[in-house]
Amino acid sequence: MGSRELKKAGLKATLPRIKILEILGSNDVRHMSAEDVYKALLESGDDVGVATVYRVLTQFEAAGLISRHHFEGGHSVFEMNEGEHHDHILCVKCGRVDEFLDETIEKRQHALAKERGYAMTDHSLYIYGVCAACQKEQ
Amino acid sequence: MGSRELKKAGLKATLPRIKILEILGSNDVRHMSAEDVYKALLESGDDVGVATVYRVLTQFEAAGLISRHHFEGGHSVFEMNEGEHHDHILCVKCGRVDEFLDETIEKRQHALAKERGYAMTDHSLYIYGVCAACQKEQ
DNA sequence: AACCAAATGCAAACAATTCTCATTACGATT
DNA sequence: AATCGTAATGAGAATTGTTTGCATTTGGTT
Ligand SMILES: [Mn+2]
Ligand SMILES: [Mn+2]
Ligand SMILES: [Zn+2]
Ligand SMILES: [Zn+2]
Repeated sequence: MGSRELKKAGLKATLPRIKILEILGSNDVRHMSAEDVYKALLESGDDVGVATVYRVLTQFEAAGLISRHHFEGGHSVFEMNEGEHHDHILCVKCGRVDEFLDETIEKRQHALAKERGYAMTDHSLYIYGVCAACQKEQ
Repeated sequence: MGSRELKKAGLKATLPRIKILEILGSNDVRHMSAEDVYKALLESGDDVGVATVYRVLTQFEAAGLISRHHFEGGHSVFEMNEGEHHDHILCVKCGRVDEFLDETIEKRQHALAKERGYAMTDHSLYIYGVCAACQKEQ
């Protein structure tokens, strides 16, 4: 279980934290909202409060265990940090999410920031469109 | 005044709509939240309800008069549609906003979407960093 | 001037997230 | 293994940003 990771991240290994780490780790669904995580906890019979879910997700993010995205529609979406940084392409019809990493774009971003005198710290890029499957159906 | 633009957009030229168009048009601040617009209205002595501000902004967006962005922090930010499409670079210290348009990135986005079978409809790209001025101080 | 659908203002309703605070559970220490 | 202090939790109230319902105006057309 995730007690190891938690301690390594300087976090007490509590039941809610272990469970949430498990849920995000099960590569069942990679991108989950706080609500999704909360529901998954309830379904697996674990009684964790919403407040705790939000607190833990924020802590995990601060600890670098997960990252937070802002997909169109407002609320935050989280995913386990494993593998490289990447950006997202989303289907506006069915909500499907694909990931990609493009060196050309990554480099251009840094160059653009530099040109304008900024010390770049981060970026977020989302491409929206209609996925192959959704294009077919009518 | 903006009666012309409003009618051309198929919208009744009402007082609230004219005022809001004026506020967004005065290139005083280019990027404003609904709250910003609401406050600007109050300050200029115009009594418009928040609900109307939100409704009008949504209508303006649908009519293509303005566009909506989601800067980090969640809530929507609007800006008048004039000139080309562009993306944004934001200072995480002072909130400064700069604009840019990079053909290389624009093209790569289309290519990436295509590669993955998506019919791209839109995209959003934000670069975050510390602006020149904020780097200097301390 | 009269009329009507469309637009407005107000307040209540919402959704996502955060805060408050009394209670509980890690995990370090006897 | 029992004890203890602190950090973490759960329940619910509170916030924030935004939307909705509805009675009342208003713009534009006759
Ligand atoms: Mn991802
Ligand atoms: Mn802009
Ligand atoms: Zn799809
Ligand atoms: Zn700055």
